[in-house]
Amino acid sequence: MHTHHDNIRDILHQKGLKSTPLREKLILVLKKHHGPMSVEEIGKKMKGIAYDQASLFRTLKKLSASGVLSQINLGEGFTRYEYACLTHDHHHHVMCTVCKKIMVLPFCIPPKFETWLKKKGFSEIQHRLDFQATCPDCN
Amino acid sequence: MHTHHDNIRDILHQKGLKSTPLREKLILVLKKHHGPMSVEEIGKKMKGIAYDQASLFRTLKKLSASGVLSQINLGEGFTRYEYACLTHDHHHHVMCTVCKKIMVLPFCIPPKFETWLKKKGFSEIQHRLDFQATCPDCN
DNA sequence: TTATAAATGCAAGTCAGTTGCTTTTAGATT
DNA sequence: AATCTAAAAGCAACTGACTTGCATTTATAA
Repeated sequence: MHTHHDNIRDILHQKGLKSTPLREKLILVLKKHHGPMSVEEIGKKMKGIAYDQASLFRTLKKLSASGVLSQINLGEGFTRYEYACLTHDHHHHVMCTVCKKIMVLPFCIPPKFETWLKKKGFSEIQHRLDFQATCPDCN
Repeated sequence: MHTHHDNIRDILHQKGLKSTPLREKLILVLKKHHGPMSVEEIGKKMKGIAYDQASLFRTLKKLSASGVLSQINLGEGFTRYEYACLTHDHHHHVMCTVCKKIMVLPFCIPPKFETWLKKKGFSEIQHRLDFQATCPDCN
């Protein structure tokens, strides 16, 4: 029996997902790391647990589908994953074109953009905004 | 000798690129199609010309590097290409999540976003903005 | 303590390109 | 017009990021 402070299991059970070592470890890794991680980066943090790549991808997909993680595409040719359960808020990123560091931005597009699209007859509107720049440290 | 109205050759020569059947055909195809095309879509329009996939990818890359085309990433897992020579203007897209039709948008993010980043010490700032929505036709 | 649906492991496959190397060609130079 | 040469194209094999099919294991409900 696990106690109340074992909250990763709780997160999974709340979403109706089974709690498994792989899932728990993945959430732990992504919770610790602030910002979106590539599968490669995740892999490097998975020490102490054996995993198969198919299971890893399947698990990341499933956890994203249930809202525990969110998938981030920064146009690099692969998907990044971010822990989403606590940071529910919609946000955008800047990636440094030199050192590849990713930072979160505190602003979002003006609501008038969505209004404009709605007026034209669009619905279920989502957007993606991200910046590429040379960061302060690389200047 | 070619005359003044053979402008695809001129575009290539102006950029210091050799004029070849593959390049001419590619530019023609992308000039005709308004909006960003996937390599698959381009391939379907390449009838009447034999081409190799490595050459196709290399050519698209080179034409993009020289500014004849521009590469568009809409988070689909592959790159799209757009004819850029005449539509120099920076713009954004909406893609219908149902029919996958892509439309160009007449607005861009507020300049204050870039100002904010500059103040934080960022330089060489680029951005990417695109929308996913159900389009008027699919509603 | 089962039973079972779901998760994992393993191997092979796919998709979107890329790379290395050889051959061909555009276009500059005789 | 013939020749030269760097650049482009062709061909085959390779890579990275996943995905799929299927057999095995396991978390949890009964």
